[in-house]
Amino acid sequence: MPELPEVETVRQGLEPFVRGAMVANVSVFRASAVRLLPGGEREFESHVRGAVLEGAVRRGKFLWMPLGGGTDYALSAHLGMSGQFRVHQGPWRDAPQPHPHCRVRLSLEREGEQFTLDFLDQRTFGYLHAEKLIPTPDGLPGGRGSELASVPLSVAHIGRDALDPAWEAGEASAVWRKGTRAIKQVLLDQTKVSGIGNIYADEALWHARIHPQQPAHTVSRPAGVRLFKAVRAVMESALAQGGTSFDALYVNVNGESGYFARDLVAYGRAGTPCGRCGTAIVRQAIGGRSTHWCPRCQRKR
DNA sequence: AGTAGCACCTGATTGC
DNA sequence: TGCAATCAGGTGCTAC
Repeated sequence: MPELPEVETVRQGLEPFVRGAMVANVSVFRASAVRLLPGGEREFESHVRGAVLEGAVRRGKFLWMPLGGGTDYALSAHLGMSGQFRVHQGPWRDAPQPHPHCRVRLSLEREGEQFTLDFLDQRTFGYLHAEKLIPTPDGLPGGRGSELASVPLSVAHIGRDALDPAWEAGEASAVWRKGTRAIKQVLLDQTKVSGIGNIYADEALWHARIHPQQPAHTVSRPAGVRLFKAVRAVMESALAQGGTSFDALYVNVNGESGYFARDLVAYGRAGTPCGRCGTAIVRQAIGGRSTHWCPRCQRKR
């Protein structure tokens, strides 16, 4: 469930804790949490132990913390479906017993002050990674939270962030209005635009009054611009409320839920009246993902 | 090149 | 009551 607003909430929560903090110890409780590294947990630990975290950066749903000390590496993370970072302040010896879903625990230290950062992930689609930072091809900053024009290797193919302030509506929507796929599938394609997941795709399409199944290349230019603006508005509003929480699977670094679920108008509302016209919201799989829309307000052209 | 489909994994929910 | 099947989520890989 973590999409852009949730991941950004986590990034903002992480930032003040990790900036300038040294990783004194690393415990990997589940090796597959670092599965993208050929050297496994040993490789992960060798890069991360002793390193100083320089901040928290995000592009789309990808997070990373550049490692200081003249290296060009970062501790990168993807929350997958259920990943969480949780901070415990205070001496390491007072940290709670790791939760059963805790995959990795980092013991951090800054100016003599100790705290603990846990990576939890019930469904294990998420991961932590230690990887090289490479220059962005366009020379623009790699993500929110840093002016550095670099991204981790695994983020190199990821498209621009949906809330990238330097991305204009015409330019973005031109990228989306291509191909034969349903427009919803394009919104979910992280190489075309990053940060949109199943929830906010449905919400944005409802606000823009576009049928999720409409082939991308048939979306008009004004509709494309409308969609871009809807994506921004929905995500900014969700971010302001700390994201969307249905259950305990998404919480911030302090374990608190977000409040945007009560503002959802399409996602998860099958059978309930559309907030604009009263017609029942329908639900059907598109590209294998459950999709919700108003059959009256959102017509295929 | 662009698109489609499946594997990855766990826990909650539904169906028999 | 118990067990099995289904579903949900995002991404990366393979195959067309």
